[in-house]
Amino acid sequence: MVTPKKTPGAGRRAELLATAADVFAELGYNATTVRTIADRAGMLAGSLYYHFDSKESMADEILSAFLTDLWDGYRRTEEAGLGPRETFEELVTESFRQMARHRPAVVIYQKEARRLAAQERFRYLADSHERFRELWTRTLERGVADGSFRSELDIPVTYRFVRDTVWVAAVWFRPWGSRTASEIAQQYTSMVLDGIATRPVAR
Amino acid sequence: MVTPKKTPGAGRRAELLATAADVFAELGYNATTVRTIADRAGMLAGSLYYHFDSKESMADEILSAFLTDLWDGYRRTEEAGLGPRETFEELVTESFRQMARHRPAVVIYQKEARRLAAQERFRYLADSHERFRELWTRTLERGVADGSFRSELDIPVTYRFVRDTVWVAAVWFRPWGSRTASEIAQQYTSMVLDGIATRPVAR
Amino acid sequence: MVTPKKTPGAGRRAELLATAADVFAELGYNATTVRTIADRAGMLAGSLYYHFDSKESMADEILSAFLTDLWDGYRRTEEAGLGPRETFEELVTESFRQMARHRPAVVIYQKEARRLAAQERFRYLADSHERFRELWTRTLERGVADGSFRSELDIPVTYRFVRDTVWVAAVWFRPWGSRTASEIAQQYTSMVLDGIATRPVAR
Amino acid sequence: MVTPKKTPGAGRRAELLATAADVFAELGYNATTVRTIADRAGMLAGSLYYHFDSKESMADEILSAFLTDLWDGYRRTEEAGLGPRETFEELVTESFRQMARHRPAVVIYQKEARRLAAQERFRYLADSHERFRELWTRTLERGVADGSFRSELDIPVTYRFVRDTVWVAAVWFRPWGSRTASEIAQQYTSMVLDGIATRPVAR
DNA sequence: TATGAATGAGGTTTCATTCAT
DNA sequence: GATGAATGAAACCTCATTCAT
Repeated sequence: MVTPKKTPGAGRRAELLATAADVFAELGYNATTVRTIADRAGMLAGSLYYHFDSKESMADEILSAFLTDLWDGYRRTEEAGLGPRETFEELVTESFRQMARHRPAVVIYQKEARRLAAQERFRYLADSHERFRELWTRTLERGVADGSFRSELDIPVTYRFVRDTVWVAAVWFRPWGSRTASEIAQQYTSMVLDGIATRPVAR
Repeated sequence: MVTPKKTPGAGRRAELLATAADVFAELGYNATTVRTIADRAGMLAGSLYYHFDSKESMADEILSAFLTDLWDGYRRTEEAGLGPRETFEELVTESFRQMARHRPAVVIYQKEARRLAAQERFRYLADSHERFRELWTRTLERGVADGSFRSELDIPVTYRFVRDTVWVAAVWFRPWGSRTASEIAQQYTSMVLDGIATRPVAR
Repeated sequence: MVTPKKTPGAGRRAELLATAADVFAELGYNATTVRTIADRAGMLAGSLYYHFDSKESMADEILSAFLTDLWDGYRRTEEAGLGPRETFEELVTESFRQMARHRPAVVIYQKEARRLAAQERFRYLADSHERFRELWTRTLERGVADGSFRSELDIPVTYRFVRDTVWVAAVWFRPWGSRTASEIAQQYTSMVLDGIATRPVAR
Repeated sequence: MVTPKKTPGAGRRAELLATAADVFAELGYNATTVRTIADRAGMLAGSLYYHFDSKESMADEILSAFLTDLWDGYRRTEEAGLGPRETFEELVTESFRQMARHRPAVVIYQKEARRLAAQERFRYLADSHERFRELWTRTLERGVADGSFRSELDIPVTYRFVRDTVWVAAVWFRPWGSRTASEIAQQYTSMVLDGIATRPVAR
């Protein structure tokens, strides 16, 4: 009947993490003060430390939760045994799916990963980064090999192009509106795979 | 006109700005302390204030120098009266050209513009952003109109796609190696315009 | 008289005090957090406040229980009407006896008394300190007067020497091993009274 | 002519260390706030960090300076090739000499060493402690061997007795008054070596 | 009796900035 | 031009304590 002002129990922690993630994404990790997070959560700065060890550990939980989900999805895709073009499409789609669940985390990842990865605690960011590279590179190579992708592609450059192209979307994808992750993914995939130009009449 | 005495001073100033830009790009604006900049320049933190009013004004100079050069280039492109596809290619090329000259500035722009633009002093960032949007949107629309670009494009989405796609490159473009800005630009243009997939045999 | 219900409560209280005393002794009063005490007692920090008013009141109870017992013993010794050397020996023995019962309290006393005594609530620490001084000084003076102690002793210096010599032992007296308080006391008394050197053959 | 309010240059650092040492000794390391030190030095808390990395590093410098001087003195004593009783007397004298120079450091050492030594940075405290033990133990053993010290001594207990007996003096030795370190040392040595009692008539 | 959650004061530290020299 | 020393605001974090449940 009554809407509780503050969700009790384990939910509170998740709520606070969501708040923190929003603020980190909006202002950047460094520019975010724990007071800002606390304000937004309706408590005092010190009170956050009942739930978390440190500001850093909040970022840690946010990022690792995202990466765990993401890699679960990627693993499923890898195990599906699809051809390169379909794998490509499915990886993009999965990325957008996770972006929908973890939007602020993706923004944080995009903006802060490089800096954070320098710390031992965030070692897994660098690891994940490397696994990314391998996964996409492998997919691109398979595609070139079987003729799905252009043979003249510079694979490392293309990899970065695709990677950034996908994640950068998180920054400005405020309202997904009515479009599902799959629809958005399709738009992206189409642009990346087939280009935005019409096919030249003669080539 | 200007007393020659000022020349060495001006040189030092440019040197310091370059140092500051490197550090800002590497560590992020917030995470950069004036002491770090000073250390790298071989002086004490306080001494920087002989040359600059504030940390903010360093970022200001760096960003506005970059944007001034960039818009000079874009203006030339606009005045060249090219078709949409050629304009597109030329804008990308010009962007990469400026990226080569102002790499750290581009990284800073990419990462901090949104936050900085909130301040009155950095108003011009928001202005520039808007002019960007208009310029690219106009180009894309012209291309759709004359059949150069696909008719089903979602112009706002495509604009963001192209914009991010280009600038994000600055983050990892450490050494250009032997490739010139034009070559890199061509690679990018080709990917964005024609896609990375081979064209289906029958369409 | 007392409702039996209170007995288990009282037992718990004593247990908690013992835990607190251990931690205070180990880490120091300031460095001890109520959370550490609570952890060691298997409860949450807040729960301690059901049993005690404050951290300070725990220290208070610990110290006053010790001093009460100690002065009971000293009083018995004083009333025994012994000679100075025997009184000396008996005071040291009694001190070690109480140290055996209240070891952590003695460590706390040793390390924190000076600071705590500044507060009104711990006034009794300063009082006890003064009674100490009087008791030992009187004993030493009696001994000098009747020839038991060397006539050239600097009484105030000797008093401090003896006092510290006895209490400081509490710090490292972890396990008493098989030795009783009396045995240890005897060793101490012997060292203090007769010195550690052999007596010169001719004097 | 004019007394400068604040000593400039390298002297300032030493001054601040002396101030910090006084406060640490008076209030204890934990109970001392950097604000208290700064107040006493006539500056703001943050200003201390221009001179020192942290509160901890102040304690570190204070303690290591003391121990360095102390061990220099002990080394000289060891190299003098004295007999056990003379070595004993000389070690005590050297200890009092350093106590006169580093009184607050000794108090800090006495009260905080155990706790601090747990940290890697203060490893040298534990090392020094161990060297202490060896040095005194060796001296006592030599004395027992050559008949200078009583044969029935429990060496480990005696070692602790002597050690504490000497250092604890630092706590209450406020004004040395007119007595030199040697004079005080002699009083101590006499008490410890020969005891405070007169020689029993018959034994 | 105890928990879970929060408060609020205060602690250490960082850092842009100032200024006399 | 640059240094050395300091300021002051604000950051992260700790902790004794409270209180509804």
